[in-house]
Amino acid sequence: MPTTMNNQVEDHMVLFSQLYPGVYTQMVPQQGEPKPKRRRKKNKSGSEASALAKKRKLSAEQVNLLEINFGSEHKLESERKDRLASELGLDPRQVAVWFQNRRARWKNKKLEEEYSTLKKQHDSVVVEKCRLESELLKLKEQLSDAEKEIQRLAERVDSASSNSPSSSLSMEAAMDPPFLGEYRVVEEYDDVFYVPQNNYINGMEWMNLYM
Amino acid sequence: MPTTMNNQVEDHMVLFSQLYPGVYTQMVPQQGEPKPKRRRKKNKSGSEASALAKKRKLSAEQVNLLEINFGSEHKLESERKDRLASELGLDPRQVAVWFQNRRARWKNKKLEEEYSTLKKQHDSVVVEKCRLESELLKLKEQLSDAEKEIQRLAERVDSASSNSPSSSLSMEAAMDPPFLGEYRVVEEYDDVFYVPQNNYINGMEWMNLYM
DNA sequence: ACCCTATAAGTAATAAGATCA
DNA sequence: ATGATCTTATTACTTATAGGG
Repeated sequence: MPTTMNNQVEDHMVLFSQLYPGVYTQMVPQQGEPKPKRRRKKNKSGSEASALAKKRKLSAEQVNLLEINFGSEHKLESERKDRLASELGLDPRQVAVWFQNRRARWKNKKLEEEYSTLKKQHDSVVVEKCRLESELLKLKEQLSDAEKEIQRLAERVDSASSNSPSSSLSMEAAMDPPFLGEYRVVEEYDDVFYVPQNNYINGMEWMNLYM
Repeated sequence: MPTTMNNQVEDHMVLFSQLYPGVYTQMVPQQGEPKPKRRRKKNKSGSEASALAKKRKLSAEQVNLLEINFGSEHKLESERKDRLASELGLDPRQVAVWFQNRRARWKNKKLEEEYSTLKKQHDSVVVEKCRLESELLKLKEQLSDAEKEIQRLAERVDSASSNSPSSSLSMEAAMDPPFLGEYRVVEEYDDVFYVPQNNYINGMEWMNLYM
């Protein structure tokens, strides 16, 4: 037993533990990629790369078909799984794994979309809030003016006919402070830049992958 | 002292399993969860256990040390990497990969936190907006009352002092706020306030959008 | 050499249904 | 039937590889 064996060596063995007979999806032949500039790719792992197929990386066509199927239905009954597997030349297990991972990815993406949706809503609500705040300021000013006017008219009425205690109805409104010191309501929170265009992908983005 | 525990034996075993993962990848001892439940049906389709193997699954100790190191610094200089690797009996490459994956996970988690932070903020802003809306409504009512009052007083003044347009002057003052166009309170009445929350979604309805 | 993203695949825990004692 | 156990599939998390910068 090579008990002192260096870990470097163990690095890759085979990994073809999968017992799949005719599975070879390995080495995706990238179309139009004649530049193997990875020559510095040490032998450590490269040694076996030639020896046995590392599989990994489904071909573009395989992925396309899988995506289409995923698009029509995220779940995968074993019948469909087997059909797909034979169509693609993959092990049913691989198809199942692909779907699992795809679902996980989809979920993540959905979460991201929800985040950005929430963010947009948040921003728009913030804008709305600012608008309301300034509206409020405006109204307070108008109210203040109106109160002044009422005072003035009341004085006139009083001076004209010495008794008329009629107008004291909206007095409570006038006692609001004259809102002078505080403008900051409007000034900050203006960093919400309005980017109305949605730049993120929505839902069907996978379609573009094979279109 | 957390480090006084003797794990020599375990480490040894782990190392061994790294090289010969004979299935003994040491399941993490879940604290207080002794559920035997021998649901282990590995061998069935996984004849992989037969010949060669697949290491996988770091031991709890290894993960602990890695976590501690990650906690103090997310980046990994090669010196530290090598030290860690030999301490853990792992390949330096594995340590690097572990950090890589850990960073990715951390990033995801951070994003989630940001989401929930944003959500809280959003909710509070929504509440604030509602508050502003009702305040606005109140003010408009007051303003409307004030306006009526002005009308009433104006009539009084007019009737008291016959034809003299004395109060029209004061009207001018009220109608001419510095930066507001009009004094028309009553018109804006319905397009400004009271848009009950139907243009944004509050709560978590979007949760069940489901594609 | 290192980082990052995307992806493949292994592992564990769990849930729902089928089946057996 | 009832409950234990097997079956199968799904989710969540983990380890690892490929490839771009």
